Amino acid sequence: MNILIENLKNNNLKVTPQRLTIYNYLYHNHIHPSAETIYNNIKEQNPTISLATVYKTLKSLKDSGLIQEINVGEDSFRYDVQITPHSHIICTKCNSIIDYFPQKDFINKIQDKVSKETEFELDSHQMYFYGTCKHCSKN
Amino acid sequence: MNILIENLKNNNLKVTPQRLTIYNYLYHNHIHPSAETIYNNIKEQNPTISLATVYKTLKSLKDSGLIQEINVGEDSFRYDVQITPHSHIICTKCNSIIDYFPQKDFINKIQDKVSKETEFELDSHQMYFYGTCKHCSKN
DNA sequence: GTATTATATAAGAATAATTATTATTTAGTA
DNA sequence: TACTAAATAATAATTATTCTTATATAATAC
Repeated sequence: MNILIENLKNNNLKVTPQRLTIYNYLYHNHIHPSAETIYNNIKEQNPTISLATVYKTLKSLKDSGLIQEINVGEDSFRYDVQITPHSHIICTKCNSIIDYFPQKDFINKIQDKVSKETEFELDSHQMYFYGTCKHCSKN
Repeated sequence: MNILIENLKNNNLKVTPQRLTIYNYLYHNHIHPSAETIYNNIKEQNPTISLATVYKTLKSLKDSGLIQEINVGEDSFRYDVQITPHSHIICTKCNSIIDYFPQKDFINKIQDKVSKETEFELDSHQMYFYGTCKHCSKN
């Protein structure tokens, strides 16, 4: 069975065309789109969809842990189908966002250290790096 | 001279009562408040101030580098008078945010590594850790 | 100390992102 | 195939933030 359908079912989410379209879009476009961007890109193939449905669907997917919401400092959220722990590198020129997967033990070491020093029970983190991507550096 | 006034003057910001009130509030309350929180806490001593002025003042202070805007994943920004590079630890129970200052060479090492592997010219980063604070763990 | 000028403020309107409401439709199950 | 709970569409409402404009004020020159 399609992995997307399987994931939805495993999380007790009904498999609707809208949901599948949005999830599928995220699955194949790792550009960390905003709700607006997703809406603009899927409405051609799904002309009756509303932006509210996009938001609602993203919330469902997020609550089930199938996607994550990230917040790089813009005025809107971005969405990422990638849910294994990783960092985001943001180009402040073209606003593109790429994934970066640090070594696991590297992250654990940091988290343990912070946890010990702050007496927090830590369970997740977000790491954002800001700069200029290779392409923008050239121009 | 008062360090706050000095800082404003050094950045060509006129020293107005409203500005001083907001900057002073941040200077003495390291709770990483939102614009709304700041507004609510200063309007007693400054009853004619408007929320728009708070936003505008925060923008001026931020643009001058006197404060930083942080983004922990909520729907609004938080503000921090602390401008030396540091991380934020967020309690997901009580939403409190504390500062954490990692060792400088530690951060540099990460940033260099990421920069090399992603071919980005990096110039800043934000690191957020999420978990439960000591106080909330007890309850 | 006072006038000048550029900048800041106050008030409220405007905008943009997101959420809520409600009637209708539909997916999953019996 | 019918039933039921959940999802969708349309739109209204809400919230965070920015814009507009008239007025007020801080910094500077006189």
